[in-house]
Amino acid sequence: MSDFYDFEAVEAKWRNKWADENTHKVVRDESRPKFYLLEMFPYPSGKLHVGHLRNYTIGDALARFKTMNGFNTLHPIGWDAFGLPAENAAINNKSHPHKWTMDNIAEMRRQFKIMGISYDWDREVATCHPGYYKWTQWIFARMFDEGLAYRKKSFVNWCESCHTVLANEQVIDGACWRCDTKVYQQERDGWFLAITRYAERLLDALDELKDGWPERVLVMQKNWIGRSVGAEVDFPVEGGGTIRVFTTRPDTLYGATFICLAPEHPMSLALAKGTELEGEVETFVRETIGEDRIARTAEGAEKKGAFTGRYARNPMNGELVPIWIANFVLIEYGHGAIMSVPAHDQRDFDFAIKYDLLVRIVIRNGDQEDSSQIAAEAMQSAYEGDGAMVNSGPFTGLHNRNEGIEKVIAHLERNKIGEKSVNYRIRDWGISRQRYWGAPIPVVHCAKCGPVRVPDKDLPVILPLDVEFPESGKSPIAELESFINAKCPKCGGPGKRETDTMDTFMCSSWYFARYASPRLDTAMVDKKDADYFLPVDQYVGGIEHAILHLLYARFFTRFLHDIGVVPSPEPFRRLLTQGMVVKDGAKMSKSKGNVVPLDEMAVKYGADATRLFILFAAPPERDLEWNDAGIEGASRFVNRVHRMVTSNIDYMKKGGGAPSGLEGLSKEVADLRRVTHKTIARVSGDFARFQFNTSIAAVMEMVNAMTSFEAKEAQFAPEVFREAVEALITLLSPITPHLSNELWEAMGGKGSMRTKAWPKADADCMKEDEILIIVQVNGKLRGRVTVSPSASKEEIESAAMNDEKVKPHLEGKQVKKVIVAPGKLINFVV
RNA sequence: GCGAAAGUGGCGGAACUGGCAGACGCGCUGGACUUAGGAUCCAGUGGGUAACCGUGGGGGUUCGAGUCCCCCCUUUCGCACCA
Repeated sequence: MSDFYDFEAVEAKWRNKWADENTHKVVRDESRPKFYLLEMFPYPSGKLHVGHLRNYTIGDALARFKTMNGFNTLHPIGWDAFGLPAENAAINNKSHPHKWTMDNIAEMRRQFKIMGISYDWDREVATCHPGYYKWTQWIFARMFDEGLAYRKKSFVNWCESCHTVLANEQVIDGACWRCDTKVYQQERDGWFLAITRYAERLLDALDELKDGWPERVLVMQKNWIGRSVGAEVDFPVEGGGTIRVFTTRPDTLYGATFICLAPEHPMSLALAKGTELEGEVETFVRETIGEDRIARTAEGAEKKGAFTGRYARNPMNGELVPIWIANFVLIEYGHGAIMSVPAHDQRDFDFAIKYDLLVRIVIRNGDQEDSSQIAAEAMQSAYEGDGAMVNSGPFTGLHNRNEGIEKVIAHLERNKIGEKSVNYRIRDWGISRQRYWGAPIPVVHCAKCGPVRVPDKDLPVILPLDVEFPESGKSPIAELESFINAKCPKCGGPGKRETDTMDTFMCSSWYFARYASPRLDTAMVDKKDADYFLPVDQYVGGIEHAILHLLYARFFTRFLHDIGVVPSPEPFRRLLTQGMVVKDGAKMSKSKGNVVPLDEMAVKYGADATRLFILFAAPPERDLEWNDAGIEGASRFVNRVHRMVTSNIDYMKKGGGAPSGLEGLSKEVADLRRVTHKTIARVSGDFARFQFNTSIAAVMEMVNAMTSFEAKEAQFAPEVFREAVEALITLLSPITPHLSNELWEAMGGKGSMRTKAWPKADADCMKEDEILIIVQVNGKLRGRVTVSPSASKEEIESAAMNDEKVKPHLEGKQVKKVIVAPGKLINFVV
């Protein structure tokens, strides 16, 4: 067939043209408003499949839409190019991570171009490039100077399979986020970033993101940061020393009948030393620390403890309370020690029952009658609710929540036995990775000066590429003399370079800022570029980064804002989290073996049809079920549009300019014009709300209307038909850019679709000369009548009553009430 | 256990502030054009012979409920001894 749409040739033509003319290049232009649209950059793992593509298709449609609406749209792409898969793949294939990564980037870049994504390729960055990681190191150096980057020995999460340490955020259900191997605890030296110092601000600022971020991401971050308000209290130990605890319930202090230490607590062993319990305690501590800590501290795990034989004094009532060691107490939260209030905390209650410890009620349970009389022995479970304080010395009688907490804290502070305090669940971010393919941590260890950071002028510390992978599985640079040996930057003496590399999440915590000045060698980002382009106006990515990447990026941005590098304390004004692409009931992924390769789709149906289907099949936030038959429909639609437009090219040239309004048009022509402008209005609204699926449905309806018009009336109104065609391909162009540009050119249109103004709906062209009124009797649909838009209530009523379908339902009945929803509906109540 | 989101035809999904449930697409049925059709076009397509019944189930508010309120069920996701 001669009007067959040769998408292969057409898409190649435009792809080449855009590449040759560098069409999507963006430059700073203060005279125009900017819009920064960004999709989360990919890890270059090989080939793209349609599961990956969703993110970029959504982003591209939005970017093109914004550009057509007059914005100077920054839409860049780059590569999260450091990381373990490259290293593992390289080891398995006797290749090099650098080569593996670069090959993958080349392949994925080609695929992005095939799909017609409108990136400014001049701004491409790769985190493994020295010109990029120089600035990752530079940020580390700034944090080092501020004391935010520090070294400590601690228990860390170790993944045996990845052969490296993981941050808490990277441990999902006790397993490695990347390879799902069970993580265990190991004591190690490593570098940490003090994200906890930003905890409060990161938490508070979530409020400002309410309008632009999905609620659930905000909730997840809030829970992760985990702010608890309470008090620190000192319990003096009989025989010397004090134990400090954190509690959110200072109102229950009088009920604290024992104390529990984490096994790792420095006093755990010391307390029992020299007593007859020493052996027992030591065994318990050793065994507990040796257990899997994730399992041991999981809810539902059996509570176990050992008595130290020693006592502390409750600072409120002077009572002696036994000191225990308990397996469920976390060393890294608060002070690694808790005061136990069995009557009002279920965990403490369970523990007290098991070891027969004293339970004392200090909060009255208002739900129970006269609960002060209930003996503690009769309790079935702890009462964790609020109520009046009892058995609490001078505080007895106060309501715990309304007054008690505050007054007890005041008492603690007055007597210097404690103070108000806020604790966070979030821990400092461990960034040392014992692997090769990452940005070197720019530090030299000197015997005299300790760890010294590399001066800015010596950055970047280059990751050597000429390396061998040792059999041991260790990092090649861990034993590479030429890399390790370095002079101490401070004293000039012999030093050893840090051989751990940075967590790749550091590289991705600031890349969005680098796009503003991607090639600048004298600064992380140019001030003017940053002020103009930043922050990101719309970020698009997967929900799986709700905590990891999005929290780290917020932390980095806040820090960079503090030191005056970026203009905004928050990186992403608005966030769209797109759903997964699912096939055969599982997320599309290489490991599940259910991927639909992108190249296959591009060859069989073309980029436009693939893009169209991805956007049409589901709203962006929901999961998308891949369906091979569905893309056939998209392809059919693309062909249909092409055929309809190209077969009417000569005819459309006949008309003059479009008339104004609907005056003097035949009913059919006026109807077409109404459809055109209503569709413009619908699609504009839907795009603004990211409802691509319904915008496409609206456009399809318009095409249906145009097809029946074409069959009947087209001969008489070339200008109105042409207007419809122009609107059609313009509205479609963010979704099917190749097709739209091709048709625009074919019909003699001037300039590129990319910069063509988004059409405006004209109210004069949407005016109805009759409106449909739904007629109900007792709320049930009984008929439809059409009336003039100016019809009065009475006119509508009589038209409705006289409708043949309605009449039988009113016959012999008395109308009690008539409800009229203007322009829509009339309901008779009988 | 806590928190959030979601449950609508054979399927993906529409229905913005309560007002024609099922737009649009897929699939299916019939027809046209054809040597042929897995191309294209036309018609039909929630269930029921009908009155009617239908948005996970049960109550409620309302002239009117997929939409609002209460209770319950299912699924998905997140959190889960953080004192």
